[in-house]
This record gives sequence, structure tokens and C-alpha cells, in this order.
Amino acid sequence: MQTKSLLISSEIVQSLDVGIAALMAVSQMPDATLSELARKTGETKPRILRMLRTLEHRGLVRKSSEGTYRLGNTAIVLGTAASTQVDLVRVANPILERLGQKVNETTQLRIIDNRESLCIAKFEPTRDLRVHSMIGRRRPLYAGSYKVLLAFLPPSVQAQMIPETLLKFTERTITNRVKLGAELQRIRAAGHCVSHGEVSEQLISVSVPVLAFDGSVIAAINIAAPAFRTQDSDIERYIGLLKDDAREISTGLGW
Amino acid sequence: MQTKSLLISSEIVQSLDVGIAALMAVSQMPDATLSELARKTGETKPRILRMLRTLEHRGLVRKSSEGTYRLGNTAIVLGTAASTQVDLVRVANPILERLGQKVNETTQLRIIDNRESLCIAKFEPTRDLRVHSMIGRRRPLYAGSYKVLLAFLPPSVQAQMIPETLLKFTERTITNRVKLGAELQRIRAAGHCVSHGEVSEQLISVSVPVLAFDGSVIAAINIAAPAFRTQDSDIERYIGLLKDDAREISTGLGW
DNA sequence: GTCTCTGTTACGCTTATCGTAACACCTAGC
DNA sequence: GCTAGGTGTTACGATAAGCGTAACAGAGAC
Repeated sequence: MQTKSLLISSEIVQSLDVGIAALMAVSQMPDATLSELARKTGETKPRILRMLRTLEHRGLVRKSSEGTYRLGNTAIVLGTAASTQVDLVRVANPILERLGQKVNETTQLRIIDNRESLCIAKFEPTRDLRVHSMIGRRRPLYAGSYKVLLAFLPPSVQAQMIPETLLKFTERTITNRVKLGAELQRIRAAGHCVSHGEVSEQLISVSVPVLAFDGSVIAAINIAAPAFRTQDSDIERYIGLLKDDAREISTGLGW
Repeated sequence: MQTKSLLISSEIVQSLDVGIAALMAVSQMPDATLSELARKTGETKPRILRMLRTLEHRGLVRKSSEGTYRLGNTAIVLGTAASTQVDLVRVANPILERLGQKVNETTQLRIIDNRESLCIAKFEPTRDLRVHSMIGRRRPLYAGSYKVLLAFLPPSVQAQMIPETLLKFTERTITNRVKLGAELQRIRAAGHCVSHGEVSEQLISVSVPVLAFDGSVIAAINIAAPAFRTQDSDIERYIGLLKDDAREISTGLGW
């Protein structure tokens, strides 16, 4: 008895699964040592060592001269291929860039992944002061304008996505589940969500859902900007632009 | 007896290795079916099915509604992380872009990988007629200007990198191993290589090596352009620019 | 000196993974 | 109608691949 996998363990090759876990660990902690990676994944050192050797042999991971691990060239090739194969990203990227250029602010594409929102595409303007964004960064679903992802979910699924305790990021974060529910209804009716510093102080974020042909929510696109240079008139304008572009992404996906 | 792995099989977790092989197969043949992927990897269908299910569970692969497979969101996240973790790419990318803007032509960064040259970074100008480039694309080491990668290798390693038979891509491809050896010596002396349509007709490519502190070759950067708009004076200018930038990459890597 | 970290190797137990076989479901051919 | 040759999928028992334990060497710390 070495695994406690009593639930949906079947159909999954555990060696491969742990190998991927090691790969993701390297991706999240560049220049980590073997021991650190073993701790992070909760596996034994010999096991992770075997995994890393295999990953290195495939070029997904590189061992530095100091003995620490980083992602390798194959990971770059894989990621580039992925951005052309994932329809959503391929379609959204030029639209995000065009929109970002137009408003001269940061734009993002986010999806629901594992009860969080996950950034899978972005554009940042060149101006000095701008909102920083990063592909792969996760944020809660219940705070900030990414709430739109929640708002357009069927009620039964929605409930599963909201954790028991809602962390308070700023003074304006909604931490009451009932109030959150009411807010989600309002968002659904309006078709957009504006966050005034709910996650980060002094930051305004406007999100709009990208819907499939059947009205189910696929993703969200948003504009994020410093509050001091964003007037109410800007926000109104952003909402209109986002809605147009969200529709364009939908049709670009074939609907 | 199910594997014939008599050589360096040890130290490698085969389940993980085959799983990665399946992943790379998906990356190379988007929208492939299970049977196709099993054939491509030379494994049985049930085995590949198990691998794909595990990869899907981790988000590296997505199964479309028609039952075919594509890369998934995790692959995008992984690739983005990789481009910030691989020093060479991180350092070279802005330099490649600056150079490409300056000459208004396509620029590339290539390394040796598995006896081939592999493109791991690139820039393409916006003009209508330009040389197309793709991260992940492989080219032979013995043809075109990528020969610089060979030329700066220690002679013993160099020999291992040159295949028995040299494929003839165009009329100008060198297919004689002796002639190739002489050419490599000339390149090493000159510090650069110019290809006049050795791989593709009507294409000129200029490459220069990126050297480590000890003079060993790390990578090559190149400019690729249509022959009709590239004068000898342009080529001379490209060589100078490339040499400067190659040195800048070297120092950017800490040397 | 010991103590505690590293990374690494060896080896025997056992369980996870494998391939075979059989399954159901197609479309094509005729 | 019936094969015939494709899919993708599931079941199961045999086996060897992969596991953890243990022990190793080396590097600091103090």
C-alpha cells in the first residue's frame, strides 16, 4: 500500500502523472534543487530524480551546472505549438492586442481552471506605468471583475466554484456569500463587471464574458488600468469595446 | 520481454517517456486520432489511451468533441514559463527583434538538437513578402548557413553530427563530405556563413555563431531574406550586425 | 568533532502497468 | 443483407517496471 488514491485514481498512469507534477514544479520554482522539488510534489527524492532524468532526456527540463533544474527547449517548442493549437488563444490574441493598443492599457484572456481563473493570453502596452500581467497566473473567481466567469455559470455549477471562506484582499472585496450571489445576478443582467480595487488597491478592471453559441461561458476578456487615470466615461467606453470584441471572438470560434 | 531497450535504457522511467512521446506526437499532429497517435509513437492503442487520459487530466492535452486530440492550456502556460527560464531565449529575444526591425527581415536563433538545428526564437517583420519562420522547426546542420553550428564544433564531435548521406535540397547544396569539410574550415576562419539558396531557392541566409567564454558554440543567429532584394553590400552589413549582436548575447549570458 | 543537509546508487518486494483479447460501433463494399 | 476493416474502449491476468528503504559520499554549519 503506497498510494491512498481511493477515488478517481483509475485510468491514470501514475508514473506519468507524477512526472508531470515534477515538470510543473520546475515550471513554478525555477532553479529549484532536487530536494525542494521532492518536497513540493510530496514524493521521494529517488522517484523525482528518476522523473527529472527522464524529463531532461526529452529536453523538457535542463539541469544547470549548479545542479538546479529549469525548463528546457522542448518546453518552448511545446508552448509555441500550443498557442497555435488552442483555438481560443489563437483567435483571441490579435483581438486582445488590437484592443490593448486602442485603449493603451493591459488586456487579458482568462478561463476557469480548477476553480480559479487562469490567464492564458495577454497584451501589455509599452507605456511606463501599466498593470502587470502574466500568462499562467491564477486568481480567485469570486473577487475582482473575473466574477463574470462565475456569473454566467449555471447555478448548480456556480455553487461548487465558490469556496467556503472568501479571502479579503482589500476593503472592497466581497466576503459574504449572500452578497456575492446578489452581485452575480446583477452582473449577469448587465453583461459585464467592473472591479474598483477589489483585489488590488488603486486598480480598476473591467471584464466581459466570451459566450458559446448556447450561451455558456467560455472565457472572459478584461481591461485592467490604474484607477487614477480611468474616468467613468473610460469605463463606459471599455465596456462597449469589450462586448464587441467578445462577440468577435465568439464568431471567430465558429459561432 | 516487452522492451528491447538494451542500451542506455536505465535511469529512465519508461511510462513517463512514452507519455512525453505521446505529448510530442499530439504537438506535431494536431487533431490526430488515438489510432494515428498510437501508430506515430509505435505503441499500442490502450497504452496511448491511458497516456492521453493522464495528459488530459493535467490539462496538457484536450480532447475535441470529435474525439481528436490537441495541446491544452497547461502547455501554453508551460511554454510561457519556459521562455523566461531559458537564458538563451530570454536574452536573445529582444536582440533578435531589434535586429529584425533594423534590417526589416526575418531573424532566428538556432541551436543544435539531436543532430539537427532547431529554431527556438525568431522575429518576423511586418512587410508582406518575408521569409517564414517557426519555432520548433528543424533543419539539417550540413545545409544552408546553419553550417556555422557545425563549423565551430570540435572536429571529433563535428564528425558525429554529419550524416552518411547528404540530401540535395537545391542545385547549390553541398553533398560531398570532403567539400563540406573544406567549407567548414573556411567558415571557421571567416566567423560567419552565407547561404545563397542552399536549402531553398531564391533565399539568402546569413548566420553567425554565438560563442561561450571558452569559444565553444552555443547557438547561431541568422538573417534570412529573399535573394532579389539582397545586394552584396547588404550581406556585408548583415554580417557586421550579426557579429555585434552575437557578442551582445554572449555577454548577456554572463561572459 | 558531530549533525544535517545535500545528491546519488543499490536492491529486493510488490504493485502498477502492460498487451492480449474481446467488445461495441462505425462505414464501405457488394 | 452480410462481411471486412476500420474506429475507440474495457477487462484481466502475467510480469517486469518502478517503487521505497536503506546506505552511501560529500558539503557546510557550528
